[in-house]
Amino acid sequence: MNYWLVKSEPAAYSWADFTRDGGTDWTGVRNYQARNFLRQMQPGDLVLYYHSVSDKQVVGLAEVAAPAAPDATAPAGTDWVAVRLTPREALPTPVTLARIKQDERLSQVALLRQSRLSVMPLRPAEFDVLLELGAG
DNA sequence: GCCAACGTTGGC
DNA sequence: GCCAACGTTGGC
Repeated sequence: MNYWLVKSEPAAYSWADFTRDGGTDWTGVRNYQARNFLRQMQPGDLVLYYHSVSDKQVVGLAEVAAPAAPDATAPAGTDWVAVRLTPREALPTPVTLARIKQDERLSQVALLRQSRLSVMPLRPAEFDVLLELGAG
């Protein structure tokens, strides 16, 4: 079991959109490092859902429902992938970026160290802390 | 609106 | 292969 965090601009595709759809293929990733993480995802892995830009907080918990497969939105001949994600639950208390920054236990998270990466792994301990903070 | 980070593109 | 220019992301 691995743990991940994905980012989305709420204006583009929000947690509300995601839950309304009952899940989605996580398409559109066009960064090699992020793609490599998508490829490592396994069904059942847990994924925190972060709203970037306008919201800047972790808002929900999702799960990998299907492993990496060719991204149908990518041009033919390219090798981008998408995974299927389904929602589990909204966090009772969204975890803000400010809160993350102030918690020593989260000082190494990729979200802080590599702000532009849109798909990233979380250490189990980091995932636990985020869920705990999100529980309120 | 600005700017830092950083990935990509293209000229050489 | 190097590197400057440029575009995008995302925090402030």
